[in-house]
Amino acid sequence: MRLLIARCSVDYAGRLTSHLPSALRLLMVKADGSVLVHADGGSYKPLNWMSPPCRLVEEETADGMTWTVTNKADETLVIAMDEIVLDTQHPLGVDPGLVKDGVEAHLQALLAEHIDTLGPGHRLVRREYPTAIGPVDLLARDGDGATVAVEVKRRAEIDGVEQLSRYLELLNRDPLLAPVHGVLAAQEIRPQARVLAHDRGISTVVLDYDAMRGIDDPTSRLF
Amino acid sequence: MRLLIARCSVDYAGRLTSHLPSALRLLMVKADGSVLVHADGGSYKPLNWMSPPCRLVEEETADGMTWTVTNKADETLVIAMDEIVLDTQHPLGVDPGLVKDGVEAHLQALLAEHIDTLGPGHRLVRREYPTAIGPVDLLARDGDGATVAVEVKRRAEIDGVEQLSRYLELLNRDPLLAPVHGVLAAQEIRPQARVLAHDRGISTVVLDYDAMRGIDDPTSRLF
DNA sequence: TTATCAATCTCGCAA
DNA sequence: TTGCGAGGTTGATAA
Repeated sequence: MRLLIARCSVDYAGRLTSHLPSALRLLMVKADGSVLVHADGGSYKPLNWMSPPCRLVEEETADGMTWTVTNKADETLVIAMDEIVLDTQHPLGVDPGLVKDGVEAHLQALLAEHIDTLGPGHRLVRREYPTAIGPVDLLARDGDGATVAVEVKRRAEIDGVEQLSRYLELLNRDPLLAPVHGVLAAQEIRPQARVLAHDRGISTVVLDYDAMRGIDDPTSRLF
Repeated sequence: MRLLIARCSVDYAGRLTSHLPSALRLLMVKADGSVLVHADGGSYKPLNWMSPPCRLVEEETADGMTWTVTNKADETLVIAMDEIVLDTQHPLGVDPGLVKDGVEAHLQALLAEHIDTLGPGHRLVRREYPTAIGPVDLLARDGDGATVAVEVKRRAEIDGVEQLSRYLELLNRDPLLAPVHGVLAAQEIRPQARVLAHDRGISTVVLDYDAMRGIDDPTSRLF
C-alpha cells in the first residue's frame, strides 16, 4: 500500500464527471491498483476513487506528478499533484477478512419463535416456504385457520411490499392456501411502504428485536 | 489526518458485531475523529470504521496500543495494536469539495426545460408532482391536453417501470388528471425495462444529455 | 455470468 | 430533525 499526502486536483470522467479543486489530500494506492482520494473529514467514502481492476500511469511534470488511472470501461481518474508532502509504501499482505454476526436472519428466526406477535392463535406452518419465484419468509395460519404470508425485513421499504405482493398473487392461485393474507413485518417501516401495503390490503407489524429476544412486548401490535 | 500502519485486531459492536483477526492494516484517523481500517485490497469500503461524531480513547498496553472508539449510540470499535510500523500526522485543512455533473437531478432539470423532447406541443405542469406514495419526477400535458407522468432515470431498469406503474395507478384515480399516460425517460433503457414498460402501455424515451445541454447553450441559438 | 437483495450503507435535499 | 430516494452505490448470494 502506497500512501501520499499531496496537494492535488482530481478529475473523474465515467458514469458521471466530477472535479476537485487543488487541496491537500491523502492518496492511497492499494496492492490491486485501486486508488482512493480522501479528505480529512466526511465518512468512509473517498472524495474520488477508482475500483479494481484498473491501471495507473505515472507521469512527471514540471511542478509535480500526474496520475492517470483507467479501467476496462474507459473511465478515467486524473490526479494532478503540485506538492508532495509524504510518499511512503508498505506491503501489508492479504487480509484474513471480516467475521460478521448477522441481524436479519435472526429477526426471521425470532418471529418464527414468537409467531403470536402477529396475533393470538397464530401457528407457524414453516419458514422459507418455497414458491416458483422464491421462498416466502414465513407461512402461518391465523386463529381462524386462514393462511398468512409474512415478509420479514429489518427496514421495510416499497420494494418489500412489491416482493410480498408477488408472493401473494402466486400463493392465492393455490386453492389449498387461498385466501392468503399478507403481513409485512419489520423493525422499521417507511411511511410510503406502509401506505402502499395498506392500499393493497397488506398488514404491517413493527418488530421489537429486544422484546422478542426477551419477553413478549404488548406494544408490538398488528394493524 | 493521522496515518498508522500497524498489526492489529479489530472488534466492532453496534448494529452488528464483527471481528478482524490480527494483521497488518492501515489505520486512518480523520480530523473529525472518525476512524477507518483499510486492508491492501478490496474497494473503497474499509474493513471496519467509525463514523463521526465519535470519541477515540488511546491506551498504552504492554505490547502496543489500544484504541476504543465510541459514538453517541454506544457503538464501539476496539483496535488492539501489537506492532506499529508507521505513525504520522498531517493537517490537511478543509476540503473545497466535489463538483458533480451528469446525475439524475440534471437530467430531470434538462428534460423539464426541453419538455418537447417528449413530442411537439408538450407543456410542463410541474417537477416533483406530489402523490401519497412520493413525488412524480415530471407531470406534463401533451399537445391534446392529456396528462403525462414522466419518470426520469439515468439508467432505466425494471424497478423504474414498477415505480412509474404505481404512480400511474394512483394518478388515474384522480378524475381531474385521468387518463394519465406514462413515459419512462432515461439515458439508457435496459431491454427488460423496455419490454415491461411497453407491455404496460408506458412509452420509453432515450435522453441525449449532451444534445439537451447543447440546445440550452445560448451560443447555439439563432436569436 | 447474471440477477436479486441487503447494507454498521453514505449522501443530499426538502418538508 | 427526519424522511425519502439516488448512488460512479458496494457487496454477497443464488440461479
